[in-house]
Amino acid sequence: MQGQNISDIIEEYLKRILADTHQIEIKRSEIAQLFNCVPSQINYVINTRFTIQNGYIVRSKRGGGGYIRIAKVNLVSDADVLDELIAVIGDDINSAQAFQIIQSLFEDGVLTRKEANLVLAAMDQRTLAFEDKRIENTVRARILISILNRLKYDD
Amino acid sequence: MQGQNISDIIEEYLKRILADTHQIEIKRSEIAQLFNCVPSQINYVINTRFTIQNGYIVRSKRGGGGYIRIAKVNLVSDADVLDELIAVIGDDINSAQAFQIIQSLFEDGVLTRKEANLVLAAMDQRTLAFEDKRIENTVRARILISILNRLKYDD
DNA sequence: ATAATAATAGTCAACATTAGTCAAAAAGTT
DNA sequence: AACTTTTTGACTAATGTTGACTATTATTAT
Repeated sequence: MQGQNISDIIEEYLKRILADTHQIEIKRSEIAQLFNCVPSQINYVINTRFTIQNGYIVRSKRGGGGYIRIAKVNLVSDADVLDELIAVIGDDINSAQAFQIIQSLFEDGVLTRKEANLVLAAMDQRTLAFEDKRIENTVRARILISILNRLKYDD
Repeated sequence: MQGQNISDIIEEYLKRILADTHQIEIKRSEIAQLFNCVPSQINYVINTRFTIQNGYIVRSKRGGGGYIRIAKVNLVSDADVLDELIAVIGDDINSAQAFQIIQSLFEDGVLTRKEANLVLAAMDQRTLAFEDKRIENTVRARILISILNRLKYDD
């Protein structure tokens, strides 16, 4: 019952395919035409919904026969991906990005739903609301990295 | 029977729908138009009448296709106990006290071992690492309260 | 080989479309 | 009168859409 905008619809379309195949290769202009939007909207969808935080790796090629390839990756089982993720987090991370990472961990089965919800509660915007936004994002990054480390070494 | 002000009427309208469906998704401007009030009045109604204390959680999205989603949640049986804990915590709590609370919740079976460890990782001294101890304890209190609030309902 | 041309995808900023915040004004209560 | 709650609207923030311009790669012509 959600998703009245084109971006959500394109996202859903791509993820439905990815549920089966783990990887897809598209032509930007074809997808744009299919959904009756400008080609750059495909970039917007990819940049907001198919990031490494979401558990996706995207590669593309321009020129004749160009393509955009989207692959679903498993976050914690793949050490390289995890390192990349930690690098992306760096010293600060906002609420939306943290949410995406936790959701990815849930989808990969690393966290149960309840575990994910508790972690999200700890990092929520309202929870960490500081005078200074930068401090909020810094603390969130520290919490998230602490959680990821905890998950690495397991109980 | 409530008073006749607009806020009460909007509240009643939304809660009547929620009695059937468990969750609704509205467009702020549409509801405002329906009741002939300014959009921000919808925020007022939500903030005063659809809080977690009342058993509701609210999520929203801005931009094209934006929405406000209100869900009725089932409060768990020990929700009032959690409320008491929240009252005791107040504005700040140190690391040791927080540990004791989490341990109690583990012993009572409210949290699994893994859940408890994740929560502790989020609130750990090294994780929060503030220069000012008072600020650290304030942040820890906010995190712990947020988690306790989350524990008041399932999924 | 090299240069020109065609065929792709990427970037960025302006504009559009929502919801959120905050504080003053108005209305209601005690 | 003093205090609380509700109403209002100007301003802010977040998200989505569009198109002109740029960058890269492949193909074709010289």
